[in-house]
Amino acid sequence: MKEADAIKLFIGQIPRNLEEKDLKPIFEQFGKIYELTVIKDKYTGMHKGCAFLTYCARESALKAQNALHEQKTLPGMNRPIQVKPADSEGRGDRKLFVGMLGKQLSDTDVKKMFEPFGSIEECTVLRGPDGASKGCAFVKYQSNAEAQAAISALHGSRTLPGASSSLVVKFADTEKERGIRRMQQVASQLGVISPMSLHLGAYNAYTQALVQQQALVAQSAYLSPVATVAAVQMQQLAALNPNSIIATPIASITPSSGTNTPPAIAATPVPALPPPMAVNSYSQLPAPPNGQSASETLYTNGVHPYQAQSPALDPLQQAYTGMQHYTGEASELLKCNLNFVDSEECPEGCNIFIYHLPQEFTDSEMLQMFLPFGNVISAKVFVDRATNQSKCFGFVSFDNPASAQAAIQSMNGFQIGMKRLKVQLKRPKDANRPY
DNA sequence: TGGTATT
Repeated sequence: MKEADAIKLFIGQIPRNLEEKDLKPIFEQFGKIYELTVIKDKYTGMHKGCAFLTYCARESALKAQNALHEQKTLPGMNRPIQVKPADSEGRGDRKLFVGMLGKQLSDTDVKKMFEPFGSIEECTVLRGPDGASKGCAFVKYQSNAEAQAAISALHGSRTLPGASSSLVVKFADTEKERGIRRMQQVASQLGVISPMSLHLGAYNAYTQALVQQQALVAQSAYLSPVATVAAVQMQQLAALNPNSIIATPIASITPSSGTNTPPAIAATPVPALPPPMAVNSYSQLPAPPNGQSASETLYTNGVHPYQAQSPALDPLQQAYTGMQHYTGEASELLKCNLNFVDSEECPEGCNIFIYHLPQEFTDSEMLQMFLPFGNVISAKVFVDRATNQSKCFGFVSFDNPASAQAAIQSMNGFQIGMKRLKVQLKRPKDANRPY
């Protein structure tokens, strides 16, 4: 009755007054119809404005799709008709993401590895702008079954030379998942952190260390645009995150008027934290619609102010919308910092090694701790891949050696709990003696 | 004493 390779089509943008008998003539001109069903609501029986259509012949389906899809608009509709294979017809996922490849592997090498499991339509090793392999690839098979076979046979099957863990073979992200991944990346870049994760005990001592540092900066403030940049950065960070460790030193260096008298930091007691809104107005951050501080909004999962207005958005998207709304400035700030990186270099003398970090410190907390000393290019806490636990050390890179030195001066030996931070220049790659 | 990556 129908061919084995027949395709079920989804028909969209159908006026709700058209039933099967009305639609049949439209589609019959491309071939004999095997089945045509208007899609109705399961409970109310209401016409949903779309249908499934299967021709006896595959060829008829292709002709209909070609002739009709997006080509004409049925009476009463404001968008053109949709004629395309139904989701259920997809040959399924056939594209794989392959991770933990050795960085020296070429497209051809990867193809050879995956060929035994099916016909490969496409095979690309991902590379950075400089052409260096990112150690991962996309492999597209002709069918889902082949892709599945490759996963079964290869995932975790071996550890390639130069890879830190066994081969990863999984279905590539869908469009939707890519969006989510992007959001997560933005979120982590912005350093959305919990103020509760900071130690109260560390707070005052750290504040003092920063105040000392800022006193040094202030002495040369009138000659040094760098100091101004640092101060502006801290204000922005504080505006986003008034409860964070950054807030107090900001307050201490923020001049109370536009006079050109340098703030007398060393002689001034550390003032109380300003109310969040005062900080916000300083940096011109828009006030959230419900009167919460920006940071409260950021830290509040599921109580997002936009939730009531846009119930259709998924929570992640809501969070993302909120973040974009309130953190545009921080985002610009980070972009600005990253622009300092001359694409490949991380000059010696700019990178510091930090040991004895509190176990719970993350990248963003370490970033915040070192932001006052200059333009931070990157901040990375080392994490055990197996346990996901911090190894209590990390790296911070600045855009100039003076900032690195300032950070070392202020933070080496800095006490947190029972431990003292060890802050030194990062050892160059080729030096392998421990001290 | 560094880099687990999604066209």
